[in-house]
Amino acid sequence: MAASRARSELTFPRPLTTVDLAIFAVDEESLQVLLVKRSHDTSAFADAWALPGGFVDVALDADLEQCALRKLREKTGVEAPYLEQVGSWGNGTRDPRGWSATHVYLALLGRARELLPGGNAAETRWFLVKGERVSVPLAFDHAEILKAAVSRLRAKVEYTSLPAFLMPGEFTLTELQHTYEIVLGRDLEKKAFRTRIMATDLVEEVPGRMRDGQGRPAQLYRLRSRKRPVFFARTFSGPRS
Amino acid sequence: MAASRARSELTFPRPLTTVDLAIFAVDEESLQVLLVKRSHDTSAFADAWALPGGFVDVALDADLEQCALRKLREKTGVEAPYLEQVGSWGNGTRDPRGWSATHVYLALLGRARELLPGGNAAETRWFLVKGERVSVPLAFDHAEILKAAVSRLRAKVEYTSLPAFLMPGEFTLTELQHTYEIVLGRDLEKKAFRTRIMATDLVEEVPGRMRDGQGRPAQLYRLRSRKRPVFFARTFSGPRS
DNA sequence: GTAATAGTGTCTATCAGACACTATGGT
DNA sequence: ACCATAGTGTCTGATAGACACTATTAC
Repeated sequence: MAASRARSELTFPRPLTTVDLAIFAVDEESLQVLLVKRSHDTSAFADAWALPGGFVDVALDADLEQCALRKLREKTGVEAPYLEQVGSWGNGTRDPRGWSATHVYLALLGRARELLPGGNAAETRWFLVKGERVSVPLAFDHAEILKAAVSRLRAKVEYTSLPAFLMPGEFTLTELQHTYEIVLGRDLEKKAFRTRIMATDLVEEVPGRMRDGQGRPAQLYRLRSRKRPVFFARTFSGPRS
Repeated sequence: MAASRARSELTFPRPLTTVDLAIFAVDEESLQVLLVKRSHDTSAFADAWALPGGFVDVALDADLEQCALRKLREKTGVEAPYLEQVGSWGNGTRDPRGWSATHVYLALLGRARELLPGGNAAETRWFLVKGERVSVPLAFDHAEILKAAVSRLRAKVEYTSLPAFLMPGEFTLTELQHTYEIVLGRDLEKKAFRTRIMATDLVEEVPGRMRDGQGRPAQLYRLRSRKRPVFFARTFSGPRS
């Protein structure tokens, strides 16, 4: 007992500790996730596509979230997106280098296109999310992790304003609805959607700013808060059968 | 670049890795959480109360959830309660022994009283949860972690059947409602509650089994599944103002 | 019978779905 | 004028809240 306690204090073998990110954005038509190609000269899953992430650096990272923000900055240059922890995955087999645990964060970006490459040498690319997967095999257990992150996002879209964090600075209500529809994978009814959004204080008009297009110009809105989502009392039930 | 990658592979300093549990039960009147008193001869928070948990043992634990189940078994003897990951907390200051990350699980037990001591030498006790805290100071950042676990539980109670996992094998609908009320901290309306529960397939009658009391005997029910909660389309809105 | 608790009938308020309608720009 | 898209009016249906009512036991 005392021996095992002494052993557990500091000499216990320590798992590898990493942080991984599921970074999402939308384009006109679909949900996308940012992946990086792993280096050619690594001992684990060389050349495979993976969620961006890596080891916690105990010298650099004050805490797990700071570590996630650092990795996000390195990959995208973005400073303060919506960031939420999804959970952690740890076992003895997910990494060939040893027992490892990863802390997974979900990030939502407002503009996919502008952010891309950054000076970082690693190959980085947006992949379309189909169902809960991408078209390439992923390193480690990242396919499972991506599936969980997409599920979390889809589940919360039903009763929160998460898709609002996928919008650029100014947007119309129709554009916001379209983003909801892309993430949910089904259509929503216009009037119900607008009533619901306007019943919260999620967005505010940008006075005088309109989006011109083929028809009547549309009022532009902006988010009141870039950090906290709004929760609805009901889910979107969707069109009736 | 190549140097830093080589360094990151296996020689990187590794954080301490632990799993902690917020184990909940209800008695007649209140929500309770199981705490353990830390050993007198440890270098971190000796003699303080803490959430049960400890280091991942890479030789014993196939994965994080197995580790949580092992610790739960050691503290309570319970094999298969409701178990859900709450998230992870990691930083350089939460443990005086070094940069550490803990993976936190929430467990719901059906019968508080029967389970208690077990052969384990460590002092173990149920504490009443008041608001989001207990009456004693907690080791590490466990006060913050407990707060998050209670918040998670309360939030999910609004739109899921989680409190059902706090019930014993057989129970009446009034008892289930009472458990909801204990966790939520407010009263619910009887008819609305029953309509809602019966609209799902959460519970089934135990044929012929009744609870006798001071008034009319009540039908006993049991859960259809001990693993998966049911999700409701709306939250409990509670009595109107 | 009364007290106590289980369980139901039914009205109302709220809000999402449906969908037709009006509003306002471009061409 | 006509098209396209923005945005609204309003009816219906589902369901939670309120609350009075009935049902079944012990005493």
